[in-house]
Amino acid sequence: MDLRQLRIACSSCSLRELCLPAGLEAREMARVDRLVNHRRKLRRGEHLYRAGNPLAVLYAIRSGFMKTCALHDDGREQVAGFHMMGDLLGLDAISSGRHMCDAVALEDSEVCEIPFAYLEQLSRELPSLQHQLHRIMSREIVRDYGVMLLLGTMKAEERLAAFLLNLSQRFAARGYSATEFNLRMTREEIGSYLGLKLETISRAFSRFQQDNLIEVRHKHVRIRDPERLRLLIGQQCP
Amino acid sequence: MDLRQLRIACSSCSLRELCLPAGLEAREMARVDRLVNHRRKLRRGEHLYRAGNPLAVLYAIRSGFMKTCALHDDGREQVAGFHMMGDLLGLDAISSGRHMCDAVALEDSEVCEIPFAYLEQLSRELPSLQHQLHRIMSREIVRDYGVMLLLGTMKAEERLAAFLLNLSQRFAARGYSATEFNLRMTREEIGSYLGLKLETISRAFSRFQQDNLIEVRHKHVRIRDPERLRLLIGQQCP
DNA sequence: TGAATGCTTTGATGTAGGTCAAAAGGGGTG
DNA sequence: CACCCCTTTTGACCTACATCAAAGCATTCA
Repeated sequence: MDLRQLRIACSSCSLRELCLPAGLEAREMARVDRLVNHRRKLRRGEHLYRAGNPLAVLYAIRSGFMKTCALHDDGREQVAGFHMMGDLLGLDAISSGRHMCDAVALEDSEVCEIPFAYLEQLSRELPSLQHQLHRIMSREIVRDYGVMLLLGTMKAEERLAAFLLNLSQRFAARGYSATEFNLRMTREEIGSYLGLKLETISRAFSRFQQDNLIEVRHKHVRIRDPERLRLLIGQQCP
Repeated sequence: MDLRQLRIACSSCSLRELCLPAGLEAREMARVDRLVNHRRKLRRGEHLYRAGNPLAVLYAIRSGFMKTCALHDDGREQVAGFHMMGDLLGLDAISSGRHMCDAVALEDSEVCEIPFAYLEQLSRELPSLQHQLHRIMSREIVRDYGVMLLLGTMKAEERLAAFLLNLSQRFAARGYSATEFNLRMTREEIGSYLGLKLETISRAFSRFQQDNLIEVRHKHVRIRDPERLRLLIGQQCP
């Protein structure tokens, strides 16, 4: 095993418990190592894939931060999700063999390429890999239901609160601070994700700051009162 | 093979090309037949499962019409989807082993039960079954992106137009009329799905009727001008 | 270092859709 | 068959968020 191989082994990756091989045993992990042969670096703003591109590989985010955008024929688009280390991208392409959304790096990022055909083959041999893949796809479906709930039933400030708490929780799961982080996306991208305009996002941020729920300064956010933020979500009006 | 077995064989089911075994060869289909041992009948209003129920089986809708509802802790809920013959339900439960939404029959319905553990096992042996399962899960993810786009970027009438065209297209795919059908859900349920109030749905229906796009009488809908309906969706305002 | 550019904030005003209310159908049930 | 209840329609009014506009900051690049 040469150095290059070693460098991209899942078994020695710090994200292995968050990512595709979560829960695999050493012997299984060794086989998954061979699944991932390539990494790809992306500069901020660069597309990982675009709607229409044929599916060849899935991508596991190794570092950085990305967004996926759903698009309508008429040019409208909406941020469908923000993705960070350990997240698996490209699942939308399995149904038709072509990507159905765009994926864009919001900061310099690195992804591991997972050949999909090989993943299917290997997951036939490794039940726990198979199950993990199913869990990841199912988790994405559940996440989507959450976004629908947010877009369909919540008011502006509830949406932003939910968004911040979700980010916070995901950073925490990756060993970063749950209360202090930098936003990688613009107000406009947050707005797109939450079904709101950037001005509304900005105003909601200002209001949260006034109420001492958070401190925001440009991209930097500190959550001062996660409990009240959480409470705010339950407050569907009268 | 006794009569009971025969009765629920996928291989002789008229929905087989829409459902889980789509695209399988005869030999593979025979094995899938053994996957499905039970059917379950539901009366209108009855729950197929509720959030929190443990995952044991997935459900393929054999006949009837169902809704799934995503729910938030605070009691808010939203219709996450409407489902008809050939659709596979329960995928949300794979990630955690428990259902994350409710599924309710909107009319008397029948579903086939597919033991999930056995499905995973069999799909390890039948690559095309495995791939079809992946495609179905991916299709659900893509569908969800479409709903997000709808909820995040469209106006009321665009949403309703998109909803009607989607129903129309799905009925057509099942051999029913694309232009004339009965709605199985209430205005309130349509509203919930589309992130709108029932009054808004009602007004939009009236407006479409005035404009000769459709005829509506209670639950019965006839689409008179699908083309203009389609055009209406592209019309994001100035 | 300074100019250019792209974000963000904040204010003033407009409007799509929500809310409240009432009446009219329809369908199921005894 | 008649009653009741649930759904739907329609009108009048209200509000949360969008839109328009302008100024203030950062970051980048020359």
